[in-house]
Formats: sequence, C-alpha cells, structure tokens
Amino acid sequence: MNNNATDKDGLNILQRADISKTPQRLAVLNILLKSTTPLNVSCVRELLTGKNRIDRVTVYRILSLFKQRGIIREITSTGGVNFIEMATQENPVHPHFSCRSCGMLSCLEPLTFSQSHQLISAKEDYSVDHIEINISGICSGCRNATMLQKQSGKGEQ
Amino acid sequence: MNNNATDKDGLNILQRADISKTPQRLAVLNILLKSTTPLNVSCVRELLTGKNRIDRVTVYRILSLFKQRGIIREITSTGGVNFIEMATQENPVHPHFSCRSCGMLSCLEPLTFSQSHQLISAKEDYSVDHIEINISGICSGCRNATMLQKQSGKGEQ
DNA sequence: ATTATAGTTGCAACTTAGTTGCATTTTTGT
DNA sequence: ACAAAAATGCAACTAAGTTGCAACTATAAT
Repeated sequence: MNNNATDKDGLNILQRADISKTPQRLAVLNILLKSTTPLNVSCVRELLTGKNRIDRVTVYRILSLFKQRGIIREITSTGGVNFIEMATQENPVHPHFSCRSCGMLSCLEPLTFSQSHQLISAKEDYSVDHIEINISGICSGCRNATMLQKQSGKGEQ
Repeated sequence: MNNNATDKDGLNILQRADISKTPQRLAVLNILLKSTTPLNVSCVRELLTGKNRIDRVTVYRILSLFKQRGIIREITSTGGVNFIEMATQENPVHPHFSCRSCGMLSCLEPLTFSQSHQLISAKEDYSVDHIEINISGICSGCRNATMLQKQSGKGEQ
C-alpha cells in the first residue's frame, strides 16, 4: 500500500466516498495509505503526532465511517485487537498471518474464486458478506531470532 | 459436541491432561461438552449458576489452562468477543460462520489437507500453528425472520 | 492425625479497547 | 459572510481481560 502515496490520493478517496474532507480524516487516511502492513487503532493514533494529533474517539469515529463506506477493511486478530487496512481494488480481500511472538500482522495471497467458493459449499441458505482467514504462528524474523539465540547458547532461560 | 456428555467425560479429559480435578474445572468442562455451538466467556459464566457459580477470574484462568493443554480452542470472532469450543479428535479445526444479526457462531465443514495447504503456499519460512477461518453474514434463521417481516409489511424500521 | 507445601480460588483493583452524550468548533451551502 | 449541518474533543462510561494477594483446599511427609 505504500507505493508513493500522496495527500492527493487521500483527497480523491474522500471525494469519491462523498465524505467531507477534514484534516483529521486526511491524516488518518495518509497513515493507512503509507503503511506496508495492516495497523491497529493504537498504532494509528501513535502515528498521529504533532499538529496531526487527534482524539482517540475521533479516530474510532473516522475509522468506523471509513469502514462503513468501504474505504477500509477491519481484520479481526487473535488477542482482541482489530487491525485495519485499505480496501482498494489493488488490495483485494486476502488471508493474513499474525505472528504469535512479535504480534505483527502480514498479508498473504488472495484466494481464487473456486477456493473461496469451496469454503461455503454447505449452508447455501446463509448469505455471506465476508470471509476472513487468519493464520497464526511464528514469522521468519522471530524464527531466525530464536535460532540465533539458541546458537549463541543463551537459550531456555 | 452435545452427544450424551457425562461427568465422566470431564473427569477423563482432566485426567488425560494431567490437571487436578476441581469442581470448578469440571463444571466449566461440562458446559463446554454439552454445548452444541461455541460459547463466549460471558455465556459460560451465565451457565455456571447455583452451586456451580465461579468467579470471573477463575473462569478465565481455567479456560487459559484448558487452551494451553489443548483441551479447548479459541475462536476469534468479529466484535472482539472470543468464543470457545472443545478441541477433541471428533471435532477437528474447522471454519466458523458468525451471524452479523444475531451474533451466533456456528461450525462449518473442516478443510481438506490440500485446501489448508494451498492457503500457506507462499511464506514457507513461516511456522504455522493455527489456521482460523471466519465467514460472516446473515444466518438462515435471521434471513427468514427479515423476509417474514417484509412480507407482513413491517419492513424498513 | 498433624503439619508443611504446592496448587487453586475469590476478591479488589487495574488495563485496554471501544462507546455514548454533550458542548464547542469546523465545514459547507447560500 | 452567515446560518445550518456535520465533525471534533472531552469526560465519563462499559465490557473484556489481567494482576497481585490473601484465603482456602488437597496432597504428601512426618
């Protein structure tokens, strides 16, 4: 998502969604546009520093509006913390990997049509509006870190 | 999971997991064994009535122990409420459907080996310990309820 | 049977995520 | 520029989950 995002992108998005363009909304949008991974709400807030500082409640209200208008997607992650990512055409719904060690959430490849269809083959009488896939484990970074620790003999406290 | 569960099942489970058999743990276990759908923590607590009443904190501690020993599985659901289900061999990991209208969580068919494998085809350097699939929408019950409402002319609040 | 010990529970207090009501400020349409 | 509508910030709240600690209970050792 970080591919040369500019303030103009944010303005366009708000315009297309028919939402009034306040500095607060633009600030939130820019943070999401610039991020390479999904962010949780406290992360978003921490990145809103200086003159971009926004009240906690306002952040929640902005995000809830964005979600309602389909600008962002919410990702339910283990541990009760919700993450957020841009919901653009170039960024279709996809599974996520959440690292049990560092808490980082990263994106995996989207499912094909037939793959998603297989998942809901039974229960045709249910109306589906979202499929969320969350894979958890240890990311390569943390795995390497643990291995290095073991090598240097510091393992098992 | 409700297929004629008895107190004996609970005792066996605790014994096999090498956990001391307290009345509180047995009570929690029996509730989970009897339930036909995954339950959230407040639900579990509400079902612990009368002489089975247990402190909120104790319930969390018991569930956290059960999870650690692989007796139960936690299901992360949209809305920040975690659900719990028995993790037995007859109840393998499977996707869940959560109804946006009534909040109910129901179980779907487990994935085949090749299906799960496809999901994590990239990122072979990650170690995976759990795949969670959560489909959300409207369950058949709520769908029928809405349709009946529309038919009787009461529609659109 | 008695006592030390480890494990378990309940209570109070806390943290974190998210929400609601309301007064104040900012946008927007004219 | 100005009124109406929308958005923001603040305080206070709810709900989920956690931590520390004292009291209780089961177990094993004497």
